[in-house]
Amino acid sequence: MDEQQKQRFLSLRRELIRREFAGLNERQQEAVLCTEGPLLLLAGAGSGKTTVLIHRIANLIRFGRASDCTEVPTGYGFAELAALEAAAAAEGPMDTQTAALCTVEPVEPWRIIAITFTNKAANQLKDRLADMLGPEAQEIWAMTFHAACCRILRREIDRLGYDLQFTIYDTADSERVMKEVLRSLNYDEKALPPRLVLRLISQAKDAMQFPEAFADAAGRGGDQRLADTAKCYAAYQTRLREANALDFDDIILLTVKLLQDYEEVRVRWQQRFRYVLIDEYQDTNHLQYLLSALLAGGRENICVVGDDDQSIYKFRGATIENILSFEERFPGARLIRMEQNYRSTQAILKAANAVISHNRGRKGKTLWTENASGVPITVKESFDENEEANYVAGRIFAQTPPARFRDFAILYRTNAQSNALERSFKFNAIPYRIIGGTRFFDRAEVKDMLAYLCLINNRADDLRLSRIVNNPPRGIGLKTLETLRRLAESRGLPLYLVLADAGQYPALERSAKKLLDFSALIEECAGLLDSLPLPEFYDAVVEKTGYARMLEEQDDVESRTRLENVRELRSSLVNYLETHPDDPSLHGFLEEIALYTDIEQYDAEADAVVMMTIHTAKGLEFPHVFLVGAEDGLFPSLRSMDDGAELEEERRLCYVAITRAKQSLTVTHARQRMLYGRTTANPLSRFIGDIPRELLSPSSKPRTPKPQSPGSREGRMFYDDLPFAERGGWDQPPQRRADVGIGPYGSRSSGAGSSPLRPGAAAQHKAPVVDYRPGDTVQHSSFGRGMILRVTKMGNDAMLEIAFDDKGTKRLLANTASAHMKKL
DNA sequence: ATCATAACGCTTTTT
DNA sequence: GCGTTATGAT
Repeated sequence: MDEQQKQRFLSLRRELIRREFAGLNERQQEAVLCTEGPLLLLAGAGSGKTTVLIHRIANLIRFGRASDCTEVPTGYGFAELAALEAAAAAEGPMDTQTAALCTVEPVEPWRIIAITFTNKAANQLKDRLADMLGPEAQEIWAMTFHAACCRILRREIDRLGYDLQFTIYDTADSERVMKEVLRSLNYDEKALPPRLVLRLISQAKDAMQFPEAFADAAGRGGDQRLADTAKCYAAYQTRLREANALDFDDIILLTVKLLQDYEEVRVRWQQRFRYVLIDEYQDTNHLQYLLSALLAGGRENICVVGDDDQSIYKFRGATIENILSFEERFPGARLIRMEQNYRSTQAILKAANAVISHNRGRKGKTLWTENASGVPITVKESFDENEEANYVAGRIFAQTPPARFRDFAILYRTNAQSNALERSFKFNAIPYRIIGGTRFFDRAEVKDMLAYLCLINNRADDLRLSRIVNNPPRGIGLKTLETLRRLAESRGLPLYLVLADAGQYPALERSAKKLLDFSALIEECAGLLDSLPLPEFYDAVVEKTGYARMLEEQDDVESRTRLENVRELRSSLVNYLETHPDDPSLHGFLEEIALYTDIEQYDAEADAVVMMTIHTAKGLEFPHVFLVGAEDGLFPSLRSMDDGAELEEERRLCYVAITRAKQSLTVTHARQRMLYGRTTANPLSRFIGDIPRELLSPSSKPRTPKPQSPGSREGRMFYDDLPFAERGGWDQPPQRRADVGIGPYGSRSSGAGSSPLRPGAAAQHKAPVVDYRPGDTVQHSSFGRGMILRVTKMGNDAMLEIAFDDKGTKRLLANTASAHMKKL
């Protein structure tokens, strides 16, 4: 082929590949076809970033680097060119021969690593890849930073003197270790709070500063607190190493260290991965940047996707610098902006753009959409958080039907705000789910059972041993434990070895029997591990340890829930076995748990309103969004208001909140609210003041713009402070139902106090839990006979939808209703 | 060893 | 205002 033919061949090839991605817009296609070298993808909210990631991987696997290379394979001539010309002229999907001509070095799936931040994102990626590519997708390393590093460490960490079967400590574990360290070094926990020390250590690790270097630096600085921290850092690392444990930071840090210091390791992994993709790049910290760069080293086929405007995790070490300086760190990097939004209405996007435009230090990006302009944004003032919650409940009722409950999301700045909402929703029998808060694996009883399993798995795990050695009570108290610690430390042995050999130590004479009983228990359980399948083994542990008996004996609602949770842990075991037939080991399960701390949303399909913090909502979208608590002092939080950088982070958080909404956005704020036990009054959030007033619904128009207060920006708005009822109530009045009150406190106009409007609602916690299923027939004292249509789980309670023979269909809460109702 | 009461302290969150 | 933890009394 001559030069002209070559060029023709190349452009035809690229065009044909491009056609395979015809469903994407031009920018998205560009990102998909751009396979070689560093690529920075600035993907605005709702711009189809995951879609692009998936298609980009598909392109790599199907066509290799053909779409982004300027070579024509040797031996190609006129025949091949003619074949492409013919294919280009034809319609329809590409045939196999054409595909072969359009392929250069197709990538094996296992040579691609796509890193995300959360398991949720990783799973989403895996699922969508499997949909598109079939079983091949399994081979792609689509996982979190920590999961990827763990897989590497399981092969390599012995070089650093750790056992390949290391344990992972979560944040709570780390905190306990640090408390012990502080105690053993005789530091006062108030003068040197464990959390602070851990934060400093985390920062040191992010900077790859090991204890020695940290001590050197602290010594030079002459800061006593830093010098103390250095001692704690060293002691903390020693303890972790002796327990053969890694904290979350270590997982990344040690992987980076291995890749940096051991050429063999570096070469192995660099050769393995031909393409590196990083999602949510704006959330990476320095260590994660190093890791990404190391993995991509040599080829530098690194594609990072992110949105500087959605960086909301600076408080835990993420540095937006990684995005802002990507092009300097990777010379020759290409930059593609994806600014077309497919999610939201114009009104919502304009509001989001207006809010975020006040930030400096942005890459600069303006979202646009071809979607309709949509309904205006509503800003609603309420008297307090209860009225606010009732307003939201009323609005949701007013729109149901046609909207489903699951089309609504309520977003707030702090988890504590869910309380008022929860009360109101329970009262009004609106099904809801609260995401976040205390997680399943953070519950004490679950951690206790896991501690037993960890100890069985690794007898050197002093931390887990001390958690459960006297739980349930076995007469092994603090003093005995202290003696154990002393002995273990002086001999350089794990606690368990001293305990299991208690007869040898005169100091333990009195408690020797109890200690030996405990070690016999652990050994007995461990013995069952080989003979029983994991779930049955777990049952045995629950029984033999006496944990179940302890909970059964207490026999109150609280311990019944705890027992349920202990049993629920068994289902995660079963679930693990189903998903990992290749590794049905206890060890494999514990590792999965350590990194995958959020239980699968078991009822994700349920038709329920969802409530969560704005942080948790990142990456999600909902037809209707309520942003509640939009007040200065809460959002932005008080602590961020006097710091420019922190205020910018809060503003990005606001941007994230607004851009979650597809069709409608309602912002609420309260004139007064209970905050940390004090009633506080705060003005409307300054962020909401940045939204141009023409985007707002008439009912949210300001009365009179007041004079500027010092320091406030122009365009700031103030809203009238007429009582709620005199302003026309709800924008759309809720359909009041005979059996449904409007809130636990009533509306203010009714003057009701805390007495509920619905009979039985107050006795909720005393009501027995009855198991209801769809299809059950029930007899209700007021509503008569009915059949259960639907059961929606809501925490410990459940929402029942019951078709009564005479009174129509009603929604009732199971715990409340069971007092007035029996199964037939 | 275990239970009771006082004191603290507190965004956001993933791994 | 609430939940967790530290300390003292039984």
